[in-house]
Amino acid sequence: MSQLLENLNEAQRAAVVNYDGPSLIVAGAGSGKTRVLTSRIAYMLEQGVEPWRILALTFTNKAAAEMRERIAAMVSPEKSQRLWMGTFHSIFLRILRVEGDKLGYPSTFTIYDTADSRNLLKSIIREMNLSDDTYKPNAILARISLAKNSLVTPEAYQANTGYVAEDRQRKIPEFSEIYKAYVRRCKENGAMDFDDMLLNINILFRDFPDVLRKYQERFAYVLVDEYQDTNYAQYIIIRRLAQLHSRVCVVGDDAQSIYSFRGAKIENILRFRNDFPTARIFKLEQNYRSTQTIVNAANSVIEKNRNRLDKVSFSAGKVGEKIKVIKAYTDQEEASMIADEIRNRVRTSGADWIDVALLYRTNMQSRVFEEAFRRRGIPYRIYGGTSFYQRKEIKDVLAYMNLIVNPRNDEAFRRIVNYPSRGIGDVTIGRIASAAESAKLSLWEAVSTLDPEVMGLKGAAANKINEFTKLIRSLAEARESMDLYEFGLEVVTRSGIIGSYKLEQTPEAQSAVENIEELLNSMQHYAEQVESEPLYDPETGETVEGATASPSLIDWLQSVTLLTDMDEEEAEERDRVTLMTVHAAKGLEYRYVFIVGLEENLFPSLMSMDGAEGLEEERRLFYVALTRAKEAAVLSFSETRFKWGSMDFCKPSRFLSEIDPKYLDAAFDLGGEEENPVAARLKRNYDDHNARSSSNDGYGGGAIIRGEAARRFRPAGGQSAGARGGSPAEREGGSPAFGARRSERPEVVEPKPQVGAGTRFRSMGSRVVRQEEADAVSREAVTGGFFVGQRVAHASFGAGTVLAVEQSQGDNKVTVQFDVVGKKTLLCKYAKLVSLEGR
DNA sequence: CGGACGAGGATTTTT
DNA sequence: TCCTCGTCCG
Repeated sequence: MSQLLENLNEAQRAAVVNYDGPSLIVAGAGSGKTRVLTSRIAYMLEQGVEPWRILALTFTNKAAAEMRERIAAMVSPEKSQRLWMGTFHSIFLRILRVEGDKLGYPSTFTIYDTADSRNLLKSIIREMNLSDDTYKPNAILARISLAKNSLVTPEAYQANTGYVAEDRQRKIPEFSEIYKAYVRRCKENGAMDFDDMLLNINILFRDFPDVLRKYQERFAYVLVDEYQDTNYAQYIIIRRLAQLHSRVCVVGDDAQSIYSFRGAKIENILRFRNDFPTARIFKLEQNYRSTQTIVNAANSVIEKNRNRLDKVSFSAGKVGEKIKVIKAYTDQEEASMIADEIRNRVRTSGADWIDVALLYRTNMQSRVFEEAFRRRGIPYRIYGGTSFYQRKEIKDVLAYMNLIVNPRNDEAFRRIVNYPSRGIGDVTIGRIASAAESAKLSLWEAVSTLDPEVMGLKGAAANKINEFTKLIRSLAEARESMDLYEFGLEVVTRSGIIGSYKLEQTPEAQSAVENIEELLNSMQHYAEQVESEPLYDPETGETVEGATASPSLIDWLQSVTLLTDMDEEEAEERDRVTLMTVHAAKGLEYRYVFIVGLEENLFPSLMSMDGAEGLEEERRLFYVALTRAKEAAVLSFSETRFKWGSMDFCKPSRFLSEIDPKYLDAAFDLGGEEENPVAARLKRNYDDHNARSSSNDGYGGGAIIRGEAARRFRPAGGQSAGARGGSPAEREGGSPAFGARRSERPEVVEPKPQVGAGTRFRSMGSRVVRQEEADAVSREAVTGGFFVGQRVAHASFGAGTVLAVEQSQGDNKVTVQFDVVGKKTLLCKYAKLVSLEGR
């Protein structure tokens, strides 16, 4: 027997060995999913399957990299290297780079991230003379995204009377026009957004059967990880690719489907059998991660969901301790109690900080915990916030490079033409834009080919534009003659970006410079990596003799846009408590898990509660949270909570009472069916008070927010885009294995964007500052806070010296003489001072 | 063009 | 509450 099979249990082994037909591997939490998937691929390789015939799709770069590494160790790095393994986006990007010209895209097309898309959308809305009050860019973007994910093109959208009627009813009748304009502009700019990569692959496969055939033949085996998170577009791609051989293997856990707000459809995994009636189903039901208590408790909750695959999850491990439930009266107190609990636990169990994770439903909740940890000197790290590649300084540098690679990229042009400031104002840009439009050129093409006078530019404006043009041209030349890193250096210096930050002399500017340096390092790193690898012919997987790929700017740029902060490598593995959202915790495990804020309307979230589906997803989210714990879990809730400046009274989450009480250690009533009498009375008083004051001031208290948040797009009808044939990508018949069968069922594929969904931007470099802060403050806690004469730094005031420290009930006041801005008195609580001592 | 100031918005977010 | 964005001045 192959060594690969030795350490697998019966079910796992069956899932590994039977690779020659359609398979559904239902992998419960902690059941060794990754192990099975990697073993299966390794086993296939061992059995003589050529690596380039295997397509393995994941959702994160991290997952792909991890699998590749494991397979390299199991079989050989060479074979592992030649697998087509990566995220949906990176794999299909690779294909689109080759085939994109058939759809009218340059091979150097740019990828727009969410921020780019939103900016473009904003300008479209403005140009159409629509108010961005009614046409909220984020909401529009989300709706476009869901339309694309459902393979509904603008034309299909407009042809669909249901959608159009819905938009009229929603008072956004121009939506389809915006959608149309957005798609057109992206194409003119030679750009694709994230969703386009999936949509365009579908269009490609639909309109070019020979191309589809080529990839169907190449990918004799298709594997998909986290199948429960696939959306409609991804589902159709998989179906198409697998049509020829039907050797498709999907792995996932319906109980962990938590991304429906991004278009993921749990139905894909629930009904896999409908698409592939001959599929074998392998259930991995033994949980190797958690104690029996945790697994059973999690089961007792998830059982309340109706939309599930039939599966039992069990642990053969220790029974373990009961799940402790902590009640607090305020969110502040919750944070203190949890922080104490964490400290005690680490102390008594001999665990490290890194063994502890704190999970919450919303990022907002992290703040109080940060403060509590800081006060106690508990080191922590926060996941989330602005990812590295979203930072302003990074996006600016990338925009220079993007413009050089793709001269049609107007968004990049607009971003950098006057950054750093070179005196090119709106008027000038407006003139260029109108000249460009009438000449049917992109902004850069206009500027670099048209006579300035033709564009109505003279004098200073013409000179400045000329300077800019020369700059970009010479940078483009630099790219030809230099290696990647040198070119990068050239860009950041000649553009003046580094110079302008160096002038600023603030901590943020310093951090920006460091981030840019980091970016250049990553270019260097990338180049070295590419040069060290042999060149493979993707068609045959053969090594091209004596050749290595040359690191290209476009490849680097594209790989960079597909990275997220989850992919960031930990700079130093340090011993810290991890704080993150439950979503971010998926796939991770910790000895001790603390799930906080278990209150109605927070977890489960108010926003997802307008239907049974929403509640079920929240429940799955809770399931994910609980099953992250290996040894013990602690849950907490508070009876009151500050939300946006005012206090809210909260009921304990229904999930608490849904856990079978025999697994709980709670010294009080969890609410359950009845109301907590004290909280109820308090709430009545509070509501009365609010009602009175709001009728006076005419603002209606929190109702404005509630009303807004509660408003949702409703589906146009019961039918899906695919089923109704609204999508041009879906007109074909399909094989007997899928096709008709699929469309029978009324799917829920409506475009359902969330109001206000979108990327949150935290302040620039926030994470960097925060980490330093955490360190600094741990030290302080030991020395007992700030002291006179201490050198400190403030995010906006810069460096200074502490003149006085004043203690008044929890709020430490510090007077600081700042080197640049003078004397200020600050509340420690808000000022986020960083100690500069002892560095 | 940059700073100041006020309004408005604030789930989750693999790419 | 706290952050970001847009606008309005100097």
